[in-house]
Amino acid sequence: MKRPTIADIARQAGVSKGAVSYALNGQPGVSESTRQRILAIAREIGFNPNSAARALSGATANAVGLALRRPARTLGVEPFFMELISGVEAELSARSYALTLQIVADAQTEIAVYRRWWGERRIDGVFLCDLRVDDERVPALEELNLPTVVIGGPGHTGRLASIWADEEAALVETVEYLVALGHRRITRIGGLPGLLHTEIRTEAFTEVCRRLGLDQTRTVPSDYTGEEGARVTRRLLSSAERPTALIYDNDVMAIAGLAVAQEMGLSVPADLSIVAWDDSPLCQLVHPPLTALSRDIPAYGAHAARRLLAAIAGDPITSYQDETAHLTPRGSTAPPRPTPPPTPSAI
Amino acid sequence: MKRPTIADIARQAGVSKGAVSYALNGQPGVSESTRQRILAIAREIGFNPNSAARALSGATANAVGLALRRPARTLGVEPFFMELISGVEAELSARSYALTLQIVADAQTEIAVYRRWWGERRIDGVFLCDLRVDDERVPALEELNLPTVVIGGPGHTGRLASIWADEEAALVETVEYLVALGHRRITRIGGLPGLLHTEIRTEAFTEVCRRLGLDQTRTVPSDYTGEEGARVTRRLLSSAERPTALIYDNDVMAIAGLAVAQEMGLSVPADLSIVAWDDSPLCQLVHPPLTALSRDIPAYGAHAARRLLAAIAGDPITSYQDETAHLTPRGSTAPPRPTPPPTPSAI
DNA sequence: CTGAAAGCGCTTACAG
DNA sequence: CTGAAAGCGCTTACAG
Repeated sequence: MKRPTIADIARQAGVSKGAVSYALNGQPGVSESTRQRILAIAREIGFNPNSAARALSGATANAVGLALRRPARTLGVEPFFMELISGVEAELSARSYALTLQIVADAQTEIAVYRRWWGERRIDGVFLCDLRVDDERVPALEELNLPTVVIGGPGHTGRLASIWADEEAALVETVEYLVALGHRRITRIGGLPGLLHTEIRTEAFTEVCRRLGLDQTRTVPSDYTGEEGARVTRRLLSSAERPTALIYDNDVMAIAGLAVAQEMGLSVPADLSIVAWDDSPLCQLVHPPLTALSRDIPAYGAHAARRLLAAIAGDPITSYQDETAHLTPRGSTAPPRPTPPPTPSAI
Repeated sequence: MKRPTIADIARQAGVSKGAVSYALNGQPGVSESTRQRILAIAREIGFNPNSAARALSGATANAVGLALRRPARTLGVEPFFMELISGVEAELSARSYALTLQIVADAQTEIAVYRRWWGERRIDGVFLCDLRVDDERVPALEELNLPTVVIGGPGHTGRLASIWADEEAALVETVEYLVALGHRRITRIGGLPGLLHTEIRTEAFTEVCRRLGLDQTRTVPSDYTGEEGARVTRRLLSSAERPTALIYDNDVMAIAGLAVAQEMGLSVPADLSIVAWDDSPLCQLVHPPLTALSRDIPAYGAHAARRLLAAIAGDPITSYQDETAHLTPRGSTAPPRPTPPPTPSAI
């Protein structure tokens, strides 16, 4: 049994295929009464427009692409992407757009995927994630003339549309809070170097520490994985002048850091305060619950999707600033234990 | 500048469009020398076949669909799906198949999505996740005649292909291990009731406990979320005869349970042993690291993808048993603390 | 407001 | 082994 086409509808309605097309797409060219008749028939016989035929006739593919360059195991534990994707999805499916997903190994493969998708007319636009400083994907996408929304910035996005958040403001709020609690020895465990938002945060951290006159602060690079977060934390907590507060660039590393503190017999928050960047439900599943920088990731994804659809529709390219993450204090931060007075033997 | 088509290649090569098509697709009908010439030209001018045109000519869509019915926040913290997807992806992209992803609210919407995708010829097949007992999606997909691989089973999959793992064997291994350690009061915190694998595990747990003569065991239903896992754990640990060992149906609940134990001043594993089902990297990021039921989820996804491609190719429908999860003992399990001898007043 | 027709870029019998 | 042609199911000017 063949699936119904507009020809079937046209035959049943006694009109031309063109009329059916106009009726189905809400175009002028048919009277309201025939439009209703046509729609009723379409519904009755379970008609779905063949997306290939539609795409071939110059219309859009009604799909957008998302290529992710992260190893499988990392992707799984990082709640960020699934939340982002679900926000993107909500917006896309409301407009009957499909999301095509691909996990890639490196930048060159990623660019090749974009080129192929676009060449095959499989998609109408793409999201660019994990923006890096001087990202080679940006000029490649510009050259392809492929509608794109960069999830990241500001800057380094060329002529592409972008959506970004103020990393600096969030970091300043966090550091000022820790300083207000009495912390001086604050270390930040940074995300993957080279990623734009990592670099922005690193610079902002250096800057705010200088402004506040803190001279025992620093950023230690890491890579967002729990394993590496644990390793770095173990090293930091083993040092002579160990920090009293740690800021982690994501929640997975923060959770790993908390476990290391427990493993080393340190009490959180009495001996060590911990702040997590990104506030997935994980932060509230550990004990003590983690103070975190929260923001609505699904909403971020939805905004990105809306801007990509606008870019596809030909709207002018813009850069959009999303909500700034705000500090949500929980049980992992407190004033540092007062330094014990020097023992006689130490004098 | 228009994107190149086979007509452009045909003109440059001085052959017909048909010849180009044969050459590109490795079909007989062109000599080896012209095939090479055509391929060289295609490469040179950066040709990509228009997937819409290809699909319209009766070929396949070269895409498969995956609809996920879980709330955004749950999806984000559950590492299982991202790992599954990355395994699926690896297999699909090796064969130039795209993955179309959609997050849906309920079963009816999900079925509607399948119907639309299939009607629009957007996909050649789908994965069915989170199989339930007497799942209404199964007959719907059978009726659509849409190539499907059910991720779950055995049973309840109708005439659809499926891939499943032996939940019972894994559960038996776990219970026997805990009993060998000396545990008698074992409680299992189950996943969402109604999901087939939840029900299979529940029945298997009852069965093995009966066989081993354990009469202080039970399953408490939950929903896979950390919040609910924490709530249930708090209640269990507050009861008079609290269990000495807990088996959680996923790792997120296990981690939440561990935090609750810590919050209530219980020592893991001395006062309480914990086993997590599914061994994502999260299990090793907490302290103590969790004993877990491990299996290779990306491999599971890859197998599922391979079977879906086979089903699309028209291979006979089969049910495939994947690797059984195996117990990976870590720091969260130990013999229970010996019960203190009854105090005189209790006699 | 409606109908007839061309065309999107492929694939695939069908002749030579 | 190769070429000319029909056809997939839509959309969209172009006539009436």
